[in-house]
Amino acid sequence: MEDILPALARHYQFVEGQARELFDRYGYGEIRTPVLEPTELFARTVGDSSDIVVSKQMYTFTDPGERSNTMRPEGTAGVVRALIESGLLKETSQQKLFYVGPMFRYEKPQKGRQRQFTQIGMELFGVAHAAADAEVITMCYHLLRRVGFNDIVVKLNNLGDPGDRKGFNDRLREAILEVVASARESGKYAEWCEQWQDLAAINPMRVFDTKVEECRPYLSSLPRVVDYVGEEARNHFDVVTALLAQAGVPFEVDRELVRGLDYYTRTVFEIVQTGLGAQNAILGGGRYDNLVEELGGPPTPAVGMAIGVERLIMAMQAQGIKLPPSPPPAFYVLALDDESLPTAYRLAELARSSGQRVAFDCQPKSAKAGLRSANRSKAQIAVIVGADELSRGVAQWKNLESGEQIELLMAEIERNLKEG
RNA sequence: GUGGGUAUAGUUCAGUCGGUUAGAACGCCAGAUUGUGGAUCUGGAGGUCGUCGGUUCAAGUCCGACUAUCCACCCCA
Repeated sequence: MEDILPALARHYQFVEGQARELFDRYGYGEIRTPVLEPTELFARTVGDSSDIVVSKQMYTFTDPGERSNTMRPEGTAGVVRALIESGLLKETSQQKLFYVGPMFRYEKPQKGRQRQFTQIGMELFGVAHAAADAEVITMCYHLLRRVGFNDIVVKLNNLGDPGDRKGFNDRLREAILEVVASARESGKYAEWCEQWQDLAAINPMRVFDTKVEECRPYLSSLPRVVDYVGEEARNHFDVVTALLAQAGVPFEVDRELVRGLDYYTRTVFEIVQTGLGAQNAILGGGRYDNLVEELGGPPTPAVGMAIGVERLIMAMQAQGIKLPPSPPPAFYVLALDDESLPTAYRLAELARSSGQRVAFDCQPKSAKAGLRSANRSKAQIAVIVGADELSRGVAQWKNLESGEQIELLMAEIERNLKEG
C-alpha cells in the first residue's frame, strides 16, 4: 500500500481521463460497486483453483454482524452481482460497462504487485457474437495507444468451451504426470516436478505459465488447448482475429497463454510490457459466458478485461512516456503585508471568477520571497500589492519572463486580470 | 506461504576496526540587494540513525525479534 502524492496522482488522472474519454466514445457507462462484498461471492467467481482463493490472498474479516466480508480482489464479480440484483440484465439485452477503483490482494508485495492496486476494467454483457470480443480487445489497444505506447501487441488464445476444456484438462493432466514420471526415471526429478504435480491436480493448464527455465523443454511434449477446441469455438475465434485485423489491431496468437481466473471461456488475451520486473502483464481479460448464470443470473454471454493502473504507469515511465505538462497559473498574486492582503485576496478571486488559474499564497511575503515563489510557480505575471500601492490605489504588474514591471491603476489591473 | 536484500536530514546517499558534537549533494529558509524572482556567493534550519530488546565501559555500526520496503519464487493487474 502506498500513498499517491500529487506528482504521481497526475499519472492516475491522465490514465483514467484517457480511459473515460475512450469508454464514452464506445458507449460504455460507469458502474461503481462496493469495495466490500460477501466472501462467498469471490469464492464462487474467482474459482476454486485460483490462488486468490486457495491460498487466501484476500482481505477477509468477520463484521460485527457475524458476516464474512472480503475486500474485492478483482472487479468482475461485484459488477455481475450488481447487474443480477438490479435486474438490469433483464431490462435490456446488453450492457456495456466500465469501472475504476482499488482492488486488494493479500500477497507478498514486489515490483508491479501491491496489496492495494487500481484497476480500470470493462465488461460487455449479453453479446455472444465474436464482435464483442473484438471490441473489448480493440479498446484495450486504443487505450494503450492513447496513453503513449507505440509498439503494442495483443497476445490472445482460445480456451474453447467448458466441454472442450474438460477433455483437454483430463488429457493434459495425464500428460503432465507422464512427463514427471519420465523425468523421475531419467534421474532429472527436480523441484518443478513437484509444482507440476500440484498443478495437475488443481489446474493443469497453468503449467504453461511456468517461469522455470529447465522445465520449458518438456512443455513441447504436452498437448495444446487449440487441438481440443470444438468447431463452434474455433470459428468464433477466427472471427475475432478477422475483426481485429479489420480494425488494424496488432495481435499474436499465443497457444501457451492461459489465465489465472477460472471463469474464462473461448477468447483470452493479455498485453505485456517491459520495465515491470517479473510482473509484466499490464492488462488481461477474456470471454466468460457462464459466470453470470453461475451467480444466479439469466444465461448471459460476456467479455471483460482489466488494466492494472500502477503497472501501466510503471511501464509508461520505463518507456519514457511523458505526461502533457500541467498548465502553470496565469497570475501570481502577492501581498507584501497584512494591510494589503485583503486587496490582493480580492484580486485573486476576481481573476479566478473569470476562469483564470491564479496562485495566491494566503499569507503576506517579502517581495523577495514572494517573487521567488512566483518564479517557481511558473506564472507569467506577478501582481504585487503593498502598503505603498494600497495608499495610491495602484498595483505592480510584473512580467516574470521579461522582468518588465509597470505600475497600473487598480481598475486597469482588474481589467487585465479578468481578461487573462 | 517460501527465499534473499535494504531501512541514516524533505530527497538521493556517505559514515572506516564499535570510540568524543552523525556528514555531503540537491531541496528548503535567510542574507549579500532597508520592497523585487531566475545566476552567483555566504550563512542557517532540519535527525527518535525504522521500532523494541540484547551484547558492551561505549552501538548508526554487532546480535535477535518485529515493522516497512524492495527483489525473486508462487500468482496476478
